[in-house]
Amino acid sequence: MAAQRHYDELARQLSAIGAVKRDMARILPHDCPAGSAAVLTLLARYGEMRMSRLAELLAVDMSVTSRHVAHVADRGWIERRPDPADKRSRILHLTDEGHRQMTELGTRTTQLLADRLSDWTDDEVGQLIALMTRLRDSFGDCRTTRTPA
Amino acid sequence: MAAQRHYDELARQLSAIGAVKRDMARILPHDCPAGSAAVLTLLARYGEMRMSRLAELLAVDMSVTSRHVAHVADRGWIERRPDPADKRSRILHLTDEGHRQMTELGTRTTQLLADRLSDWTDDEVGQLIALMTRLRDSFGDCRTTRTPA
DNA sequence: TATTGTTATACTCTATAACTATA
DNA sequence: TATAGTTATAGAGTATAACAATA
Repeated sequence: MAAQRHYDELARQLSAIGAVKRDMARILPHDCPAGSAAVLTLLARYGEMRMSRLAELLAVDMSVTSRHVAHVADRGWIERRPDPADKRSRILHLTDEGHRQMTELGTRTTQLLADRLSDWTDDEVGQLIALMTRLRDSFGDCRTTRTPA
Repeated sequence: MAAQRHYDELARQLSAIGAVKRDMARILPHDCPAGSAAVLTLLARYGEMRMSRLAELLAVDMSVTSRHVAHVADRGWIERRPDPADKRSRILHLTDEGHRQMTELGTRTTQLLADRLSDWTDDEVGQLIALMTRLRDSFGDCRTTRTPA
């Protein structure tokens, strides 16, 4: 249990971290906004999956997922195959074009972070990742409203 | 210098942290969106300041700052006084109503974080804050475009 | 009836550019 | 000329609700 002062400061850091995200978004190709890049990244890492699983990993509503997926499908980076086990569902997987796009995205991201985090050790980056991961876990599945305003 | 695998993972965590921010935004009063809350929080912590300084702390463009400030000023939470030293500038400061609103925001934020982070120690929260602060420092002032897409 | 996914709509946040006023 | 701040506009991201198809 932490002090209120720490809570306020954490809230502020969360608010300000958006600037970092926007800086990273600037290096993306013009036809591949952050939402599309996130879809490609998750499919590349975890392999084919259905919409609902992707929405869970993206931590957004499935309606939002549907829009992002439509965008990357329109560009030929993924395919939506019918799920033989459930005709309501669709199985998403990267195309060859999608893999090429991922390679491009990975190169750009690595270049940017290597520049910005040049004085960070591997261990320090790992600590930050671990704490951010735990933070997300502590908040659970935030897509479902819990405390209406 | 960290490995590419860590870079990819950090990029992913930054992308997913938005769910935490949205969860926190849900507890705000209906007429006080996240942008307004950020303005009030910074003025409460650092005291009166001009627009340009606030934009720097918010880590957004001054045009965005201007909009947020207009919103909170319309509700009587802050006042914009002329700067005697520079007639182009305006000095922002919280009103009594603004202080009351801040108390309300602080209460809600603390309640939410005390619930979500009940199993975090004070030191752990401090570590996360320190690493996020350093991350922002490493990215510098991201409001100015550096690498056009 | 419940679930998977899509679409329409509305709202928040953001940056760019054009503009006014002052330094 | 340069800077502080405002406003208009456009774009990305998100959630809610209504809907269609299937379980």
